[in-house]
Amino acid sequence: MTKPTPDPRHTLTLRDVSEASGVSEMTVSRVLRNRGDVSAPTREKVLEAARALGYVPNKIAGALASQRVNLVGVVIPSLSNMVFPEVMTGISEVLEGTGLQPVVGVTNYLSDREESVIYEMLSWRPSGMIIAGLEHSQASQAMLARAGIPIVEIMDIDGTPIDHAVGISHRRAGRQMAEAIIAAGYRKIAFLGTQMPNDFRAKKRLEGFEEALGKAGLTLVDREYYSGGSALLKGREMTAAVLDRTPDVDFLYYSNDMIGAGGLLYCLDKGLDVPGRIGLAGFNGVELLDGLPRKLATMDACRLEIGRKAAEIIAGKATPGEKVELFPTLQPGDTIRR
Amino acid sequence: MTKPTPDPRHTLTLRDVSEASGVSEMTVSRVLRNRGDVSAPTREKVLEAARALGYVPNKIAGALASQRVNLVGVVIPSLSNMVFPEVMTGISEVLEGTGLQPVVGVTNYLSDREESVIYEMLSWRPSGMIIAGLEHSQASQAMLARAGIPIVEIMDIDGTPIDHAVGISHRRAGRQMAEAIIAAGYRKIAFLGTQMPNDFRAKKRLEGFEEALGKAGLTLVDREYYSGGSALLKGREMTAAVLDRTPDVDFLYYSNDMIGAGGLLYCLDKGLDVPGRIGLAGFNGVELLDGLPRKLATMDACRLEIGRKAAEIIAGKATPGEKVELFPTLQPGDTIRR
DNA sequence: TTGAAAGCGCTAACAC
DNA sequence: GTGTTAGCGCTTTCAA
Repeated sequence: MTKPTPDPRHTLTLRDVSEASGVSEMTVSRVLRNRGDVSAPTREKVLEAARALGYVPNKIAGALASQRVNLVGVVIPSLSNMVFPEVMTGISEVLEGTGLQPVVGVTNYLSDREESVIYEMLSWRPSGMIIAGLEHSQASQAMLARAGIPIVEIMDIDGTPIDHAVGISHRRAGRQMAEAIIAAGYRKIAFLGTQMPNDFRAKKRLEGFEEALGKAGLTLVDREYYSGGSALLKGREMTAAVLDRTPDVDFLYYSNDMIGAGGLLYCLDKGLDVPGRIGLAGFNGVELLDGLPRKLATMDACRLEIGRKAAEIIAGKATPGEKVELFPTLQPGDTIRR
Repeated sequence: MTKPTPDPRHTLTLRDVSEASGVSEMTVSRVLRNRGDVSAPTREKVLEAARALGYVPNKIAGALASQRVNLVGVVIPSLSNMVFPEVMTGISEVLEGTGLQPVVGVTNYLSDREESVIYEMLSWRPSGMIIAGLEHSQASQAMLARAGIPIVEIMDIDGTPIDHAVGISHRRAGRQMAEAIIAAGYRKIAFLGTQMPNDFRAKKRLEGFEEALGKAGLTLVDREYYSGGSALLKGREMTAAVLDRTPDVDFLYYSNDMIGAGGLLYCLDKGLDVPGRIGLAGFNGVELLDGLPRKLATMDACRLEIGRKAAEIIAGKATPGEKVELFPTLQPGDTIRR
């Protein structure tokens, strides 16, 4: 029983490439990173050897030695609604050419989870962090502040950022929508939203909304919350509940477009005159709405642009002030009287 | 001009905690990882010092020293359709308790991008990789095969996996749907799908579908492809085009539920008798369908379960054969005659 | 243009 | 229970 040749699945190191090519580890390293001057023949030899062996560099060792990690942590509450994937698209677009790579962590709107995701990410010493929202536990804030890397809090600017913030004012967005609704002559307005104690942005929109109602001497005539399940279906159910409980309601303000779309489908099913008898509006400006029988009023949350701007800050392509405010546009669609 | 105290933002190391607590680095390390026996008082001292300083361990160094990385690479084509977020949910669920963390990479259905995402991920020496699909470039396959870690290819089992595969047979799914449609009496059947040369699974479904049609002596009476844009809207447009071009078509088979939903809304708008005059079916079983005025026929792609099983294999909680086949169920909904 | 030495911050393995 | 030593696989720095 002879000892077989060493395990061919042994993970390759620079040394293996060095031996195979007859070039020092240092020079191999230089070739693989396109650094410094290496003669063309040497370069060829190295590349050839690396390819033949199937060498994949060990970034862990590289990062430790160089104190440089080409990772950007992105911490978001959820991937399953349509908003964050689009933010991610903007981030990826900009990071594409920079050699930086986004790494996503999902918190499910849980502060505890956010804290551990941040901790976990920081322990990989990323080059920057992009985090949804301005509300974080004290521990989270402290960690981020101490990290010594650019931190960009996205989506929201109603508050004080740790480092940078890129987003919209949700309070103002709520106010604007309320003003448009009131201007269109609606008076008996209900709110339908998610039961998410930690969705601070939805909360701020509602605050702004109610504030504007108050200025016009109005208050919400009804409100309905849900959690979990198919948003479209929930939108239907909630709408049914509100119409049942408050038959004279004349406007339904939804905290997001998906439940709004469900509500719209329900109203159309019931043969209600939209937007004459009843108006509807959502929030986010999701592309789904384009395929609906009628276009739901909404407000674009500037998701793509937020992702882009945040990534630019991390990549050092922008030297912004502390806050970058974007301004969503109201899209009246077909569900608000003109 | 005196030199100020050393930068307080200097990144903390074990040594700092060691000095602050008067305990050796090694013991500090043990406490922070809950390894080995450490006396309660020592443990307290260390924890206290770490907390006070705001120490975040450096996983790069840890990983290099221990040759252990608690990361699982997940490579998927897209985040913006509803299917992969749900797979991710399944993965996260299972990985939760294991100390393993998923890291997501998106390929946009591009083989080149897939290759570089895989390379990038492998260079971090993850504990395992989960990858959508069975079709990869030769270079990708070689890298994965050499990596010496568990590789799980998900979604599809029609082919030969590198290591493990968890998924459904899309060919069979297509066949099954065709059989159900034919059994319901439809004969003039059209296909509407995405123009994605690299969506091999959609391609396989269509192959299975056409094969079953062929067995019944039928062929597709029309086909329509799209790319980009709002799927719901595209579904409408494509449906309009097909109905216009082939007025006597009596069934529309969509490559995914979103365009199917758009088509359904279009048919209902036009007052077509669904499923009498015309039937429709999609694929995926997305939860969105529950909110539609009529429920679209579809087939559940077992997304959550695929994610779970794949993660279990990586986490060593399952000792599966090479392939784990799941069986999607046909959900006839309200758009196929009974 | 190339190579040698030192060390990044941590942990395995072993001593005490 | 706790400490010491020796690296992990690279890159930085400096010498040749």
